[in-house]
Amino acid sequence: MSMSPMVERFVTHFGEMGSRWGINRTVGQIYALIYVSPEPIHADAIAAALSYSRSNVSMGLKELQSWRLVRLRHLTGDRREYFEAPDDVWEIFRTLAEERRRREVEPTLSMLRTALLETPGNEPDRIAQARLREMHDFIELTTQWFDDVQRMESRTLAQLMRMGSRIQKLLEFKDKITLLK
Amino acid sequence: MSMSPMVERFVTHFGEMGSRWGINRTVGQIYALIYVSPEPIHADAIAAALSYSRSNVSMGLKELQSWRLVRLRHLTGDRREYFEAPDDVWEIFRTLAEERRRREVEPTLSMLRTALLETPGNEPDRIAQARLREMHDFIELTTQWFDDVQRMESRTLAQLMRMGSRIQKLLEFKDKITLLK
DNA sequence: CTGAAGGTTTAGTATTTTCTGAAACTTCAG
DNA sequence: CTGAAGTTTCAGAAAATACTAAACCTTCAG
Repeated sequence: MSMSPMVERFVTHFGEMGSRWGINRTVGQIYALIYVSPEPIHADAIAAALSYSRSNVSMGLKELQSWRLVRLRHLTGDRREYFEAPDDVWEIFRTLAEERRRREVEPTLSMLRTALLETPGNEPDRIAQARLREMHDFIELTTQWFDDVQRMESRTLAQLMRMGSRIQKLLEFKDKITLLK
Repeated sequence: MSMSPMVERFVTHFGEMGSRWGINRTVGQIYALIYVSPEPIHADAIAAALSYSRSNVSMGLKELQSWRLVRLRHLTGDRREYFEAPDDVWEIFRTLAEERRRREVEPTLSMLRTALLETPGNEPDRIAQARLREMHDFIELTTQWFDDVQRMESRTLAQLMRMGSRIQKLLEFKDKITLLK
């Protein structure tokens, strides 16, 4: 399989970006390719398109599956494994956020909680702990918020976003109403 | 300078996390150390605390300055350069978001825009382009939203977050009002 | 059964990234 | 000026990561 110049540019760029986000280039490229494929695609086709070894592609696909960014499909009458990517960008974003949360945010919170349980033995440590508390509270608030928001429909979310800072007006309005009661 | 066990655990963890986010371990650790320091700290102290070479610390500090996560200060009567980190977690988050936007989001948007201007020559490319458009629109919407929200006060933002999904009720309420008009 | 097709694991190689020590540069006190 | 204190740059060493080929599984058609 050969990629059109447009797809190739996208794939290359995505690979670059991947490496800035702690995802390796190959994995980023594989994902990009699957994402723009009109049909589910199998590992050999990916290897051919990107000129990577079959084993490298296999490892990349495992990685993408572990991130739930890519789904395995079987086509009738074909023993090969085909892959496709969910196409709802909101869903993709959610998945990514959930996984990052599980892998990175939760361990961080738990480390911070442990640190907050200790009794600092001196002034510098007391100050350090206060800093950790700020970070802890911030992360806890944002993840809690994200949890909540995540349960909203994609379209509600989109509506909310399109409102942008006009939401502030709505908040002020709400405060007024609440005050009246 | 020696680190307390609490600080050491924090620093180590932050280093690990850094590498998952495309920031190298050293840089992550340097930042963590500055973040919890009660006083501005100079490069030699950092090198000593983390057992890294002076030159490595120097490069790490340059990197952190380029991300605007760390500020250079001069203490009177001392020629050395001291560093400190802004302590408002909201501000830190904003800075991080702005920099990532400048470095990663903008180049991605511009690549996508270019791709969207082309006229796809065949069906697969037409479909691929539609996918790119979805991604483009999503990124544009979220960054635009972020821009808006960024201008809100930290406390308004915190209020909004604490509301969580109850915001949905408020939106529905708003829609009802609008309908009545 | 058998072997071909597909997928995974592994062990070693290649590449990239990180890190260091030494040299070079800069600033400033004397 | 000079040299001491501080910082940066750079070239190579060390470490980490990515990548491949080959061996190894597993499944299934014949």
